[in-house]
This record gives sequence, C-alpha cells and structure tokens, in this order.
Amino acid sequence: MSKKVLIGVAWPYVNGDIHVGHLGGYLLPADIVARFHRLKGDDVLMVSGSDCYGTPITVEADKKGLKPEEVVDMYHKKDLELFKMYGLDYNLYTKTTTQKHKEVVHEVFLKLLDNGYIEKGVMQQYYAIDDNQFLPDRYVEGTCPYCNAGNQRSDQCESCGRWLKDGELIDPVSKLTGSKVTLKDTEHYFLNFEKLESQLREYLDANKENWKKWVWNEANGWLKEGLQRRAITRDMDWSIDLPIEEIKKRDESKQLKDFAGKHIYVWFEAVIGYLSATRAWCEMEEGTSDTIFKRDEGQSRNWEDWWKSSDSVIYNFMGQDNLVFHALMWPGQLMGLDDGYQLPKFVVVNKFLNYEGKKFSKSRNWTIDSKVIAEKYGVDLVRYYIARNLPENKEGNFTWEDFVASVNNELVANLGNLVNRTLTFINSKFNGELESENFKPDMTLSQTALKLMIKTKAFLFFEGITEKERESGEKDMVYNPEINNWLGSEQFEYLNRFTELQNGSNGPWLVNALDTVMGYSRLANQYFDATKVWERVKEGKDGKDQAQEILLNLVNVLYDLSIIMYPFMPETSGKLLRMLGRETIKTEMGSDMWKSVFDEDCTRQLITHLKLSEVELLFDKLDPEKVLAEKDSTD
RNA sequence: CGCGGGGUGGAGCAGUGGUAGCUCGUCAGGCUCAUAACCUGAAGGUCGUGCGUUCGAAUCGUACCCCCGCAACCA
Repeated sequence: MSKKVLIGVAWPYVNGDIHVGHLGGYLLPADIVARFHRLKGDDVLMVSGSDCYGTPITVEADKKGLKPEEVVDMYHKKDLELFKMYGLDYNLYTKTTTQKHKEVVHEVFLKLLDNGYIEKGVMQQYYAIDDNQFLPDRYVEGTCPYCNAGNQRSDQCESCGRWLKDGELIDPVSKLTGSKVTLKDTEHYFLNFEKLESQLREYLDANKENWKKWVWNEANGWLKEGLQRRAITRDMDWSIDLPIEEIKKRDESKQLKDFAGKHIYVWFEAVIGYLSATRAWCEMEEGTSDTIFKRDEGQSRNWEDWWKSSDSVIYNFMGQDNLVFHALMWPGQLMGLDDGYQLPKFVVVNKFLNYEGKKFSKSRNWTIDSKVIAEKYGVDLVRYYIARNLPENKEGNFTWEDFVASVNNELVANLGNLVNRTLTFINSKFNGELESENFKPDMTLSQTALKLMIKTKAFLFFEGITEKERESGEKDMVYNPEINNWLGSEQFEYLNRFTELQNGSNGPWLVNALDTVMGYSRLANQYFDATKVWERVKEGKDGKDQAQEILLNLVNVLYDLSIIMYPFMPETSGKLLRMLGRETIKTEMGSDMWKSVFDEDCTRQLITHLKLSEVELLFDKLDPEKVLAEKDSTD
C-alpha cells in the first residue's frame, strides 16, 4: 500500500503579487518534496489556496478602490496562472471563501468550544465613535506620544521607531473617515493555549529530530515563554461568520452578550484550510475554473486516510513569519479537537530570500515579478536558481549576477554540456543509435577512470576495496552491479534523507539534494574525459565496441539524472527523457519511478538499446549584459 | 539583559572535540566529443574578539563586538 503523504503549503495572502521570495520561501520547496514523494509512488496530496480574509485584503481593496471580493478574485486568478506556469503541482489549490471551508471552520470552532478550549473574554479595541464601528489597528492613526510626529499608525511610530501600546497614541482618528476614535471594551472568543501546553510540549519533544534545529529552537522558545490565550474573533466584517445559530444551542455560558459584528479571526481560520481543502478534494469530481485540481488513479478519497491514519505523514511548508502558527497554534487547534488527528510531522520553515541584499518590498518597488522572469528565462532556470539558494538556514539572496553565473557555469557548463557532448557524440559516431548485448554490469573500466571514480567516492561502485587500495587507486577492480548501487549507497543519501529524515538529520535539505544532482553530473563529465571515448572510436571495431559501452554507461547516467532532477526541474527532465527516446516521468501513485534509479536490490533495467530523438540544447546560455540590465530596471 | 539566527579562504555555504571541506571565481597546465564547454593541479583561511575547559577546540563554557529575523495583520 502506498504511503499517504499530505503536503500542506502555507496559504498565500491575496493582497499582492507573488514574487520570487514567496517561491523560495515555501512554494517551491513544497513542490519539490511533493514531486519527490510522487516519484516514489506515495499517495501524495498537496493542498493549499488563497488566504482571502483579513485586514491586508481590505487595505489593498481600499487602495485600489475595489471591493474585497474583487481584490481576492483578481489576485487569486493571477496566482493560479502563476502556479500553473511554475508547475507547482497542487492536488487542490482553492481559497478560503468557499462554502466547504466555512463549514469545516465552523465544525472546528464548535468542537473546540464544546471541548472547553474556547472561552469568552473582554479586550479593548479602537472604536470609531461617529461611524459606530470597531477599527483594526491599521485603520487608526494619530500623534506619537514620544516624538509628536503626526499621522502615525497605532502600533508603531515610523518617525521614531517606537512601538506603541494600545491607547498611547494621541488624538487617534479613523484613517477612513477621520472620525474620532477611542478604545472600547469588546467581548471576544479566545483560544486557551495554556490548557494545551503540556500536549504541545510532548509534540515538540517528539519532533525534535524532524525539524531543522533553528525551527525547533524557535518553537521551543515560544513555548517556554508560555503561550497565552489568543483572540480568535474580531470586529471585522471581511471574515468568516461565527456559527451563531449553533452557538445559541449551547449553554448560555458559552455565548457572547452581543454577536453583532463578530467574525472569526483570520489566523485561526486560514490554517484550517489544510483540513477543509483535503475534504473538499475528496468530495470533488473535477476541478473548477478557480482551482488547480489533480487526482491520480487510485488515490484515496477518504480524507481520514490522511488525517487520522498513523501511516500518513504530514508536511507543512511556510515562511518564517508563519512559524509560530504552524509549529504551535495549528497543532494546538488539532489537539483541542481531541479526535485522533495526525499532527504535522515535518514543519518545514525557510527564512526569507532577499533581492540584491535587501528584503523584497512591493511598496518600494523592490521586487522581481515571478511571471516575467519565468517568461523571459524559462521556468526551470528560475526553479534551479531558487532551489540552490533556498534560505534553509539563513537568509538567502537573489542577485542577477549570481543568477547568470549559476545558470551559465553550473547548469549550462556542467549538466547541459554533459548531455550535449554525450548525445551529439552518439549522433555523429553512431547515428544516434546504440545497441550492445554485451553491455553488462561487470564491464571493466580503464585504470584512469577507476582512479578518478575512486577519488570521487565512486569507489562504492566496487566491491571488496580496501582503504589502502582506494587511496592508491591501483586495484584493477570490476565494475560491480550497477551505477545505481553507488547512487543508492552514497550520493543519494541526501535525496533519501530529505523525505525520510532519518538519523537525526533535521532536514529536509533540498540544497544538498540539488548539489548531489550536480555532483553526479560532474562525475559523469570526469568519466567522459577519463575514458577518452573520442579516441576509442578511432581504434577499429574493438575500440568502437568499447566506446559503445562507455556511452551506454553515460546514457544510463543521463537517464538517472533525468529522474533525480525531476523534483527540481520537471520540464528539463521531460526534455531529456524525450531526447533519450524514453517516456516522460509519470508520477501516478505506485508508479515508482524512483525505484528505477534508486533501488537497493539493483533490479533496475539498464538501457541497452538507444535510439535518440532529435537532440537539442538542454539550456541556453544567458547573456550577462542583458540580464544585468534587469537590475537597473528595478533601481 | 524580550525571543531566535548568524559571523569559516574573493563570493556563497558545509563542517558541532582529533590532520580545515564543497560550489563558484582566480591562476597554471591538459584535452578537443561538447554551449570558449570539459578534465587536472595550484594559490588563497591564525574558522568575529578575549579568556577558559581539554592531551587536543571552528566545534564545549564564558565575556564582549558586529549583522539579521521575529515579537506588529509585511512570505
């Protein structure tokens, strides 16, 4: 039976364009891991959607003179197109404005209420007197009590940088109407995290080895500090309603005095999207125009298989600003349901990806349009560059100069060149066809090649080698089982790690995994040189037979590469496979493409016959001057 | 003393007690199948600073300096 893997990707706010930083922070890492699991034939469900409610949306709507719904529709549509373009392979990408989401949110709310984790409380909030409405902090401005600067936000004075507490702002007024604002008591529901603390402690301790160290430490820091109850309702119209009718059936002690204007706070509701989207996907027959939808043959349509089965694994991907919600709040919500829910096992958080050393900033026009860059340079180049710069441990940086260098010196020079030199060689010397019944796993390689491979750790190819022999590289060894033996044992430890996360590896470390792909390509280039295959073909029939075997070896490496690069560069993978005359990757459940490369039992079928399709360049070289001009255009 | 992360050759990063590594760049050489690509070799680091623990510290402790993130509805 296929393992169930649920990949929950943080829900992007639909108040602006998705830039390269979002891609690097969580969108692309999630997609890479999802594709990896699909290669292994796992039953993968990747869900996410647009986070549609809350103040950021209404702020953007005001700015554009639109209704919140219109802003949501506009950006949701744009995001859908962008994600399709980047090949982000969601099973369901939906939004939080759906009926299903609302239903599930209500269900969760009521369950937590009944279980005693939600309680009432009174807090103070800004209230516009003339307009008769509560205002979010963002909509209040006044004079800073410290530096007397006017027109400052209620939370921070931009002039002197001080943080302001509620009520400190002098002469606060509504940004919308100019109406005078005061602080007023307001009753809300709160989630009592204190009651969940010991369970959260257990949860963290159980996952110490599964999360990156800094992620765990940060979550641990929050928990040690002590979690306080947190408001889960607001006086804010652009939000999901409370299930008032249902609440009214409850005991009086659970009811607010006045439900008017009370809505569910976005932080509480958005994460429930993982659950609601799973359930929606299970019930859906097909996608709609405002979703990305995909279902493979044989995938389970019982949502509990992902959420309540012990052999399902849940991942969550997010940017660092979302850490506390995913590492503590959301697990807390699930615990409070007390209904056998699986908790996220891998909370995968990345830091931010900066742009030329500075934070991406829409307001300062310091941003790269994800769509434009992909159109110009190709999705896979961008995917590659982002993937190799993922801010897994510390902030990453996107620079145009580095982008060109990475593409030209790594992708083109190493991987692209390997493919091109191998395939054009086969074309010119063998008319694009190879066939060797003699191609067996026990072929003997040249001494030089041996030495090289031994040095580069490829010695794991060979059986019975001693440390001394390894150092000298002298032994005339036999090329043992297959290339994949080596793959399985050493190089692919990384790739294996990034999902299994065994041995306390605190991953996933996608950068390392990508490094492995490139390292494998580099090794093949060394092999090409060491075997001097271009000389072999000049040495009569024997030489040509040898060359054929060498090339078949290389072809098999290319096949491996096309598969292991797939999670990172799916388009390129398909392109390479087509050139090799192979089928492109199928990642249906149970297809187990991974096993065709990575298989401990070495049952893999080697390619012994080859008929090349038309050969083309895998990547085009970038013109540095043209690309560097991009930088100036954003200044 | 709010919480947390980081400071390792020109750049970007691995490395958490035992001869300082990788990718890119630089320099020299080789090769010519290949997108002036590939391969080999070399130069280049007192691992932020001081003190301490230890036979031994980039790695542990401590003090300090610098950069950054979060704490706010910025991914």
